[in-house]
Amino acid sequence: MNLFADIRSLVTDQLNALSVEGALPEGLDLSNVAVEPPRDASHGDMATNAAMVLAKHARMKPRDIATALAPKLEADDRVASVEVAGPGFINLRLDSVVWLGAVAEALKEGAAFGRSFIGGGEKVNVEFVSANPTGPLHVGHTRGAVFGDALSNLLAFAGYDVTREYYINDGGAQVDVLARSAYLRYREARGEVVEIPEGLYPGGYLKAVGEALSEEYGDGLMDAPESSWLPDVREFAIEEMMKAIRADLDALGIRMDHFFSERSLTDDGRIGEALKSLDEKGLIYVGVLEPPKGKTPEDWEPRPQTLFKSSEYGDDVDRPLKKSDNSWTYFAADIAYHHDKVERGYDQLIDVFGADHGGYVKRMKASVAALSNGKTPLDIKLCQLVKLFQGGEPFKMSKRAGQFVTLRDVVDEVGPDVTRFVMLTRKNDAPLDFDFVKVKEQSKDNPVFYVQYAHARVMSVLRGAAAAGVDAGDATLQATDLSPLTDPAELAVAKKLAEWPRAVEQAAQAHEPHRIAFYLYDLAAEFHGLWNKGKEDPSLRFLRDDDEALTGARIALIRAVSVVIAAGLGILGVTPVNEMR
RNA sequence: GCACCCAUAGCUCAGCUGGAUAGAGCGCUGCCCUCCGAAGGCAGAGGUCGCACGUUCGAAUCGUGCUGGGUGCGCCA
Repeated sequence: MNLFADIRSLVTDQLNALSVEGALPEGLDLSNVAVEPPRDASHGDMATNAAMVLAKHARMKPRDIATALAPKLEADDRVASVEVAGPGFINLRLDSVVWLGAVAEALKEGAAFGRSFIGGGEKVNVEFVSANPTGPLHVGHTRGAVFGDALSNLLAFAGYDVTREYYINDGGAQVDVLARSAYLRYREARGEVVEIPEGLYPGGYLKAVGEALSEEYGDGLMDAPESSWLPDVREFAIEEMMKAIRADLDALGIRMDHFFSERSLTDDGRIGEALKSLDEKGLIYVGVLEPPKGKTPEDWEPRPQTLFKSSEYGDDVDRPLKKSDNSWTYFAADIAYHHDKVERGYDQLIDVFGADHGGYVKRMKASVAALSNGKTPLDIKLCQLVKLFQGGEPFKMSKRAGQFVTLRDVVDEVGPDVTRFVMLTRKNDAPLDFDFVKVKEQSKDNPVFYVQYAHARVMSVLRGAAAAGVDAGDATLQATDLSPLTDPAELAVAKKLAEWPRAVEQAAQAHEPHRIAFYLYDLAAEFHGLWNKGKEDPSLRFLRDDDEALTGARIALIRAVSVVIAAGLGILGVTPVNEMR
């Protein structure tokens, strides 16, 4: 249960009661009424803006509304005190029993604490990674992969029915290039000395494909003309690449629910189907596009093309669906793909793109709006670049030589947990610096370490309790009387724990998993603060041989901290550690 | 030329969809600790939220126009 939502219900109920009594007009719009933790803790535990939001429509002064509402809120058991402040804020202080209730709930529900039903079982499709099957995943893909997976976890935790999907770009010229490159490696594997010409993929990862082809076909392809081997080699190479990509994702703990093949669209004529539905809406025509201003391609010539009227749905210009050779553009296939997603009955679509696809957002949204008659919302999350550093120095890589830092390089170097956490410590639309040295540092300025350390410390205390003969089993902790927890630092931790369900809901609604990482950092900070107090003042230590009741309550509190950290890390896809090494 | 993203402390970044005196870490200054409850603690200084108008009870947050940086701009995917 989200405590903030509960108190908001209290506020809106009492506002309605005031309407019934005639103290407020009827039919007020309460949708903007918010209950939030105030920025300044001296303003209390929660604050509501109700009086100010309603003042205009009610034709009353904010402070008058606030003064009328305050006593009604104060009458509630959960509310310890109420004050009207500033322009009309109502500041609430809650009884500590309420906060300790959150601790008890966390202990009782364990990993399920904070689970929400705001998703209402809505079907959401999250498409991410979708890298071309022409090579292994590199760093750039890693961020999108981690982001998409964490977002999926988050939405699932918030009550959505999530499908993780990967769109395989196995159509178009690039996969022919892949096939030719693999074929050369095949010849190499048969003993020929080959040189990879310009325009083909030079990457050494194709050697394994060449060898596999050699094993599969023997000499069988050596004298065959390209037209006869190309389809088979293409198929073979794509399959090998996808195996490698799946393994890369697996190294990060990512499992897709569905891989969707672009080629399945062309093969089944489904592009035509999708475009037909747009044509029926009068959104397809043949026309001539203006050349792009400023940077006109040298070989530009005006040409009539089949176009989609994306400008009717907010795009800047209409977009071509067919190339000059009359084959479909990538965009046409992408329309068909999104048509398919809409037809599959999702309530909501999310695409995770790299920043270099920013120019694609408007036309994609336009096409989904047109295909679904505006019924299926599409959110596109752009992940900005990852800049690599090594101890503060930019990490250079040579693209010409076909060498780039792969996802696997990163995971092998720092491990999947660190990779995932660090990638999520920045919001998706901000660039991210990733320093191979700093992310492994065991110090306070490394958030990965800081959060993990909090979890490990709790576990260490639990081990210490067990060694001292104190029963710290979950069943015991659930039954523990928490009322001995009275120190402000302890209550601060309890309040932070009570914010968890709200943090989940807000992060889910905003599609921003990084908020979970920042929440965990804050929670860890509260916990470390409490720990440090025990260092200076031994009476605040968790384990007290002179006070069994207090010890039990404190163990319960910090156990709840570890429960929430583990749950939060679970959303981020990071394994909580029990001890630091 | 146009579109999208970004701009917050010296540095790296949060800022909860419009709330109160804008926060954290690093760095800096000053104390304390160096006891494995180790991989530090407490306090302090530090801000024209890029600039200018506008919207309203109220703007870092919304709108418009600039400035500066990134990305992209038919027949690549």
